[in-house]
Amino acid sequence: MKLATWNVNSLNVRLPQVLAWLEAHQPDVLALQETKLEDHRFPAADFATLGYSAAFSGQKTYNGVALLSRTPLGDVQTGIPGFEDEQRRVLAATVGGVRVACLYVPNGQAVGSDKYAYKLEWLAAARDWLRDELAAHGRLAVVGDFNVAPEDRDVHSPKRWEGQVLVSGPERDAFRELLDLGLHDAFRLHEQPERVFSWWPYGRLGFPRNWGLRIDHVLVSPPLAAECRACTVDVAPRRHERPSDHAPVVATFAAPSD
DNA sequence: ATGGTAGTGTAACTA
Repeated sequence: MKLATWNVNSLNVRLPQVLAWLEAHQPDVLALQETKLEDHRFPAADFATLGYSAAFSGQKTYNGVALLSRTPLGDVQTGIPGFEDEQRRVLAATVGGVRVACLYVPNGQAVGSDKYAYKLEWLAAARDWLRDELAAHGRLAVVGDFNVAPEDRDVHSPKRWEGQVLVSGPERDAFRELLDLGLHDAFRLHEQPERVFSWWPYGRLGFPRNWGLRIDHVLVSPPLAAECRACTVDVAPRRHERPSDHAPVVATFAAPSD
């Protein structure tokens, strides 16, 4: 199984890139964030042409998540149960015996802001929900844009970023609490080069200098961790004209019998 | 030089 996640920062703009990437890489599942499309505008027919089914939960201008799959998506769920939120940030579905949760964690804007408080509340609610998901589904993958760089090695310049939103202590603690549920960061299951990131600011000071953060993640339950063979960031789409500011993260898993 | 770039949508917000 090949599972990927990509914050596309407007599916309307990025659709040709996403279609090309799907054709080239043929993942079993691709999770998208920041589609910024209302559901009636979701380009399901374009994905169907490539053999992908889609589930989606979107809104105008902001947020929006989707799951694309080569096999049917079952038990589709939107939002965190019991957590009232108008922002479309969560979508979960079952694919081939694997429960996949697609998250677009709030950015948080700035430490101490209202949006930062919302981010921490949101992460606490997600943690409580995912504890239940983990109990209900042995094979669980939680993927998406977490808007948290878990450790200093996930930050191009830890000193410059120290205490800032995306790397602050409380955000890292919240991310750690997800791992403490029994989830594994698929990227860290494997030996990795230094300075691998998944997001870079737009502009000359961003990608060209690799001034990035690793904030997009694939978290997996123990059975999937045992089957995980690789987890990489595909930086190629970040070089395109009109790129998303994020690159796809791709995890591959051996079949359970292998 | 005294701030940058992108998307939405056409002012101002979010990232």
